[in-house]
Amino acid sequence: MPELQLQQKTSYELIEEQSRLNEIARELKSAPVISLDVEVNSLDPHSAKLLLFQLAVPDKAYLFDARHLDLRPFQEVLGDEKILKIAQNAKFDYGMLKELVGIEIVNIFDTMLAERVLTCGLTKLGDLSLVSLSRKYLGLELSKEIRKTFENHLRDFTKKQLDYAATDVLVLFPIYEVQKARLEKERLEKIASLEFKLVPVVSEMELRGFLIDVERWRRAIDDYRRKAKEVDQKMQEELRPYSRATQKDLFGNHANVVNLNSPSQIMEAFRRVGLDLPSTGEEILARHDHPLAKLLLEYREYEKIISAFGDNLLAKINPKTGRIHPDYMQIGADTGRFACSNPNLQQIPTDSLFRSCFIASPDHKLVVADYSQIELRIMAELSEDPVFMKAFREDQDLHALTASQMFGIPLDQITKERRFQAKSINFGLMYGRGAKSLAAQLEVSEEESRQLLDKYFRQYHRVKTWLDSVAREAVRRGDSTTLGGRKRYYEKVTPADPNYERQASYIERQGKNTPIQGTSADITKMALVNIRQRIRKEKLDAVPIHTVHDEVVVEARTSVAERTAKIVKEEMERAGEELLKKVPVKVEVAVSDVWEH
DNA sequence: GGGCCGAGCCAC
DNA sequence: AAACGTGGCTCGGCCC
Repeated sequence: MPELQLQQKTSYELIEEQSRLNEIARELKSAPVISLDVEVNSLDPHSAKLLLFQLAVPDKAYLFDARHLDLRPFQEVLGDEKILKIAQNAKFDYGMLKELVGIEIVNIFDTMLAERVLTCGLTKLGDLSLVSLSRKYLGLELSKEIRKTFENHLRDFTKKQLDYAATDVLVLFPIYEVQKARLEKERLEKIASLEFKLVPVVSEMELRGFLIDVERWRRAIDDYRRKAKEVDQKMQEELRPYSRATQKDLFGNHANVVNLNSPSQIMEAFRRVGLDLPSTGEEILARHDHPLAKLLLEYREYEKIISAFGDNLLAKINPKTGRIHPDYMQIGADTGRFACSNPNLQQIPTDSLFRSCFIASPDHKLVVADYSQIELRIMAELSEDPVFMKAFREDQDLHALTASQMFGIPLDQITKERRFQAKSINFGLMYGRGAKSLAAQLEVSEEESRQLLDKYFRQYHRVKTWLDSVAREAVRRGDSTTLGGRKRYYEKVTPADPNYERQASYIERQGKNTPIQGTSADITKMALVNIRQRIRKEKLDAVPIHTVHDEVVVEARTSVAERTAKIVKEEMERAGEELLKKVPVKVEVAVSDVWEH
């Protein structure tokens, strides 16, 4: 079989004439399935040049010299809902074709996403490359060396380059065939289909990017820089008497005694002062009522923001667009959640000092919408706990209600502390949290913490049985499932394994959390797909530009912002109600000039 | 000078 | 330091 593929891969045609391109564009309209790929001289669609565009049917590849040809005739084929388009990491090709040609692909099968869906939890991201997939499914060793040579775009393409380009599209067919069968066998077609429909949303999210108020951001960071410096100097002075190092620099300034960013140096310096710590983590420092511990915590708070978000964020502004264009990894987490990087806009501090620096384009507004307590609602739905379900149906303050029922106190007499304890349990349970760790957070004894959990489970009996059941099943079956039909697989563990207890309890915690977190991801993804569809149907000037797990940010022209907000709310709730039948879904939406709720 | 890792910490 | 799920980023510190 691999030999046969090798034979087939060399069947290609290089097209340099527009008339021939037009002819093929007409012919391909009757093809049920095609594969596609692009070769470009840059990964940034805003500055890249399209060099080669590849299309294929199972036995032949067409290589179009994109430097000299008008690819727009392919709009009809690529935009045809009846023709399936196979691509590896389709987000990339979609973005390039949209930005550089103005073509939008519909009906996508992405071999990379398919593989991620099929092996979720078992594979590393590197295993998703076309090289890995070809090896796994075809026993074929691809070489990616040639790709780099596409940078020189003035010369004729070499035979090696053309072979490479043809192979890249031809291998997609046999890979697709096997993946398709496996998706059906594992009942993963539905979730894979959702992921495929999400590709254009994610690609457009990256293309559009987010506008930053640079001056405002600089002021916020400078403010933190000043504060950090003050604390740093204070600490150096406090620690200097205990240090042997007393050097001064050329200007007579004292050298720093300790690098506050180095945990090992901190540990050593603190020990000399008589502050002997097992670690310099936040928890430990907070527990010690020592002025130096307090100062260090303050320093870390400032330093973290400065280093992680300061100039580095501004450095990510694209010179061509003046905006931030992060990379969204569509199935970044094994639960199905997105991941975001370069920069990770999913970890911008919630403080409005920072979020308000993310702004709408001129003449635009931001529609910011998020689900209210979606994960707890999912836990209520999945566990079918009657008390939990009733609380959501009556739109009650769930944490206060939990406290009221646990402690037998009327709702209006719940103290902040009681509510906090109840809230900690509500959230903690979704992570598989135990009595010991709960005791640490609540600063009570392990025995008291155990009693709190007992009280909780007496009220929410079904929550306990559900959690125990999914935990057990995760270990026994080796997978977890979400309401959207997503699966997460776990490495097999056996009682014979010396680490069995530790591994099994880890899988148990993941088994409790994955159906909840994963279903939340399913819902947000369904919403994003439907929001885009509605926006296009009504021809609104609006586009999703960001998502943070249970939150969606859409940039809309001011004139249609209110209408967009209505659609976003409707579609998010509809997506939620598609999967949650026993519990209502609540979405809060705001229209604003900046990223805030 | 680059790659890797753990510590620490931001988000949900 | 470990304790409760999912990520990414920066740093120091180590390696080659």
